[in-house]
Amino acid sequence: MMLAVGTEHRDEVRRDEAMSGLEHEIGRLLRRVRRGLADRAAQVDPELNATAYPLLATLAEFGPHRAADLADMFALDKGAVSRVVHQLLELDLIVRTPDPKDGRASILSASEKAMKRLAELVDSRREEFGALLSDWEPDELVDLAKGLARFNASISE
Amino acid sequence: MMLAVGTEHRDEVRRDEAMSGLEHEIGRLLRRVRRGLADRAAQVDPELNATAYPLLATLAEFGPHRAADLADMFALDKGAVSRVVHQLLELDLIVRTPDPKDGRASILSASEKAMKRLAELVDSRREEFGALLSDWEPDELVDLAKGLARFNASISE
DNA sequence: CTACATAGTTGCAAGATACAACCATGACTT
DNA sequence: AAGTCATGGTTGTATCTTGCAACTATGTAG
Repeated sequence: MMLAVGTEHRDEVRRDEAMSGLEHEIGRLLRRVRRGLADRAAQVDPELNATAYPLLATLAEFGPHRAADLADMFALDKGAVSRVVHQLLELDLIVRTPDPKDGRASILSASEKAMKRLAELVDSRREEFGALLSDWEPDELVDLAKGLARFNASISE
Repeated sequence: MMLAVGTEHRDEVRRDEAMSGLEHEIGRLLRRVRRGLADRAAQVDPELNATAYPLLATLAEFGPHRAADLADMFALDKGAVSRVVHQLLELDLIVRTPDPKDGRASILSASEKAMKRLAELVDSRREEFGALLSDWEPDELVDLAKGLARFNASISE
């Protein structure tokens, strides 16, 4: 019993340490990635900002969504999304069609142009990261992505 | 031989997919975390912004640095750092002493007050995340932190 | 001694976001 | 069917943060 309590306490401590470490690594990641994200956005189109890129990439990767969905996914204000959407429309990177099931909503999807641009980016991305991540096994990358996905899911309520 | 080539190609594809997935998760994380970061900054002091927190935390965790170092670490403009530093000085969260080796520079360190506040934050952090991450084993958290640490190391040159 | 680089500050402009007010549509109640 | 409330989306506004550039002061190299 004494031992059980001790074990639980150690677990608590380990949890705290792990969370603390996680926080630190996330902080580092955040800083590093911000610039890369902005660069990538600029590669799609020079006028695109760092926020617009993940948004567009989501549409390209997971198919059409409504603006409200995007706002929810990215924990972004409706207004902010609205403006980004207009920017993307202006650049012909997304297409907007009325939602047949809801007169208020529109369905947003990545345009052909966007798909092409994004596909081209895969190459530059591979080049960019390939070297840096050369000592990673694909499985290890997958595991990290999975871990992050689960983490994201956990902290999104 | 044919088989070997096929295997390699599959690996390449998996790498690309993994990197793409990783990128997406990182994007999500970025958006999600920013708010939490701002909250945490506010917990240290209501006037602090989301940028100031990681900066202060770095000083607390890794010891004194010069402003230019911080600008470099965070890929932030000199001016932006300068303003955050002044904000932190105003709030008595950091201490500035002249660099004995360079008359132009100052050494910044976290103040006692900051250390205390940050320590207190560990508790609120535990409360905040504890519930959300309750279904994570400590080991799993550790693994994710490790994975991120390795990833950060890889992409930091 | 002169030229050039670096640390840091500040003015300025641009960009992004949150908040709130607003309109149109839909859902639900009675 | 009318009325009420919720939801999708747009836009105006205020604020905040940042990058750029100019400037001062100090250090370094030829």
